[in-house]
Amino acid sequence: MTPPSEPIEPDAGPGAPRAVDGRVPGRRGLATRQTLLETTAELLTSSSYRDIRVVDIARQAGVSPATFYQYFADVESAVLVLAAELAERGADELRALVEGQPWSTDPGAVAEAMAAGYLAFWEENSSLIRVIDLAALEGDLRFRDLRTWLLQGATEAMTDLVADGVAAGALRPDTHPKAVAGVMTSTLSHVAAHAQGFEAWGVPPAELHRALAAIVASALTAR
Amino acid sequence: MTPPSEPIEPDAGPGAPRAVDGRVPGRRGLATRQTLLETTAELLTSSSYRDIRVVDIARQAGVSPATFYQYFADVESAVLVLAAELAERGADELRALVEGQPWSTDPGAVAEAMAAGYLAFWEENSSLIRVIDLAALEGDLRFRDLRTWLLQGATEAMTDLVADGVAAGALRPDTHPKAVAGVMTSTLSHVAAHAQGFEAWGVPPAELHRALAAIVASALTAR
Amino acid sequence: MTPPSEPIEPDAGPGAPRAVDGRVPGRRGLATRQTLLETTAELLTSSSYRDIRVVDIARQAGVSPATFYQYFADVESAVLVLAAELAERGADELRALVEGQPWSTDPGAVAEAMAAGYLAFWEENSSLIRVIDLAALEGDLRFRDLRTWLLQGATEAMTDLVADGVAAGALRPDTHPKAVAGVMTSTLSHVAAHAQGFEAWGVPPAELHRALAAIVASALTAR
Amino acid sequence: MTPPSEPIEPDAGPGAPRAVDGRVPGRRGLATRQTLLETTAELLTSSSYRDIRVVDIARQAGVSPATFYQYFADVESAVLVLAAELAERGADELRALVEGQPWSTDPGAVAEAMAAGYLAFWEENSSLIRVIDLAALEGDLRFRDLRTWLLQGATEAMTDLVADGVAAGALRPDTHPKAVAGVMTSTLSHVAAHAQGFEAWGVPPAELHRALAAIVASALTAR
DNA sequence: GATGAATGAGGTTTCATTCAT
DNA sequence: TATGAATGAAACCTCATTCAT
Repeated sequence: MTPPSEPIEPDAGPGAPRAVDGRVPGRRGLATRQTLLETTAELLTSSSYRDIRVVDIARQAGVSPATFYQYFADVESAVLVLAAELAERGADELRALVEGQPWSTDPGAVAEAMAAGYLAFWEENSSLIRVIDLAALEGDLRFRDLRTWLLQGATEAMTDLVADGVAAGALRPDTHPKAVAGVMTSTLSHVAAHAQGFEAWGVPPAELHRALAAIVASALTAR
Repeated sequence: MTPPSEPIEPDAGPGAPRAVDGRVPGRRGLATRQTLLETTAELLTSSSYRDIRVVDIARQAGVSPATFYQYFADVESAVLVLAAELAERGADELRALVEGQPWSTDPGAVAEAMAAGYLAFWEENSSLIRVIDLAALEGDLRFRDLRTWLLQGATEAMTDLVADGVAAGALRPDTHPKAVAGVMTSTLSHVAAHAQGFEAWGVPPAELHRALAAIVASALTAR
Repeated sequence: MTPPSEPIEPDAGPGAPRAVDGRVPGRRGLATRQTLLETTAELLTSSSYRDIRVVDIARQAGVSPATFYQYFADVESAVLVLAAELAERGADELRALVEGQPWSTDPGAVAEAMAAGYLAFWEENSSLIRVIDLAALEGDLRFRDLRTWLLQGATEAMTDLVADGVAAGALRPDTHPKAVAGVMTSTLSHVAAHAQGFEAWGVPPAELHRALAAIVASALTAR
Repeated sequence: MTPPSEPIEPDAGPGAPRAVDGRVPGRRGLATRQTLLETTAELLTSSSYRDIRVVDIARQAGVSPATFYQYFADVESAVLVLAAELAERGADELRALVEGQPWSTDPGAVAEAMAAGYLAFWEENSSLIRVIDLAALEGDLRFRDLRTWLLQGATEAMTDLVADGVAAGALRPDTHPKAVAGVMTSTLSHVAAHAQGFEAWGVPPAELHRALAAIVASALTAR
């Protein structure tokens, strides 16, 4: 008999996926779990988050609803896993758009690359980001944390950049680096989320990139 | 933009509120309808939009669920009415923060008043604005239209302002007025929606106002 | 509009049946409720309590499961109503078998009538009593209370009777009236519940009555 | 009465425990089976019989639900094994409280020891006895048989005792020995099952013992 | 011997919605 | 006008149960 208490396999890290009953899934189970995650991601691109039912995911994945419950407690749990994966990937990617860039050499080009990077990241992950935004706005703390995680790296890098600018005298001495960086993060994420709206309203992507880059460069580094 | 189809008018004109069966409600009916709207607005401040059921509104309003259906086809319809009222009020209020202001005389003060006005308007109407944002993000066209209506006036005024700045040589000639105005609208609305987040992150309201005003003034009027 | 708070009709007593949403049902609703109660009682005679599903009751009563939930939160609630009705009726009926009887004149006849009365009451209400016993044994406090209510009147009357016997010297002075009365209640209710078992085991009803009466008479009044 | 079909014997005779597929388990299998039985017994002390699921037993025992099915067809089967073990032990123990006792020498002391023995046996095995009672009351024939088996020895001994008393003239000639013995078994088992209720109602254990002993002595041996 | 994995089956429960009164 | 009453429709979620490994 296996020891009854603490059914944690010694060779599976504490962060390893768990079935809902606490067991560590084997290869086949992991594959099923992965399929369910991918199916959930697919459905997010076509339906509103709140409209996705366990039944939908299961049907689309070709498994029984009961199987879904072997791996996730509910739809939200599955989405949280996807969101956490995105936050992990995205946090680094977005920070790299700010940190270690030649801001002093060519701020315009860096800002433009940065704007383009933001827009691209949003476009590639729009459905999941939309869900994170929605849930965070509705007050869900776990999604709010993920959203923070996603944006924090870049925002901090911008804060440092602004602080440097202030120290160098390029920005007004009463500038509040965190405030400016936070506003720029707001700007970038909101514009990125509504890029299509801009186009519909008559602003071509290129112009949007340029305007955004100009505003960012001015706010972060100024003259 | 055309105002949506259900503005509130005191007389029983063609745009007056209708019961679902097409009849024009009398005084008592209008009172009930108004109670339902107010109850809906109340519930929006305490629950997530998607979690509000017809049953909830009816119970809270002290009427039967069947009564609700005399005036609205579903929860969304009632919320749309509230949102339309807000958009009507808000569009003017927000435009007035931009249009007719002494930008040329004291851009800094005007920008600061404008930022403060945005933040105040969001704070006063946060629950309804949040719903409009959510539904718009989820792709609901009617809410997207209302959101546009709400923001359009101010955005157009900003567009004009930027165009003037370009014409006057205060802004670079390759500036795209619509793009800049749109980005600023994004900035203002997103920052306003997340003002509490800024405070939690360590940016006091006064600093936020100042940073926002500086960025806005710079983008719209520049040097 | 009706006043929203406290939707209690002034003319309905606080003990009146309520729909689950708090409203006081009208004539039609009361009839449905009654049908559901009767159907529940019927099912109790043919199935084990724990096996009765809401669906069963609804189907048998010819209504939708949703209708059941208009009147009862769950099966247990309906059974509790039936059990309370029985306890109310039964408590008086059982007490009357003890109280005000000519114990001093003809204890044998009274005891026999009492035994017969108990057995008859149990036989007439066996299914419901069985449920009360089961639930009480399983620790459900509400059913335990109802069981107490059902038996308390008769037990107290027996306690008084024994106390009188002690005072009159007919019973040993160290007799504990409550203990004796309690044991007799146990005896009567258990024998009554298993009367059929006795018959199957070869004890004819008449003999059972006689033996029970003799034991009861002896314990309560003795020589 | 015939002992039920699954007594525990140390050798692998025809009555030895079988796995569901018919194989005779080896040492390891027997250990698992025993663990499952013990876990089931434990759960019976904390949950209602009907609420115990295969999943619960398996999880608590630290095995997979599938393993449970290697040894038992369902929860009821496992409980039946436990109940049979108890009936086997208890039948002898209870009979020994009646049979071979010095009833003629000191009926009072014997009756008191007997009452105490009953109460003790019930207290030690309350959870399992409760299950047997419940299932028997609900009409399950196998549990009813086990209950009979448990009580039969003592009841028959009491029947003989009463018959002796009648023959010796100590009891009225129209006494029906089986009826009296059956009623006494009812009394003892019901009082034992509700001993705590007596205490809660204000009857101390000592008084309960005494009253019970007096009634038993009187009914079985009389003057 | 043990179990990871999957699922069929079914009751529960909640709502939106309707309609006769 | 308002609503009591009823219900169709679904999603939820849990289990017992099986089977290949």
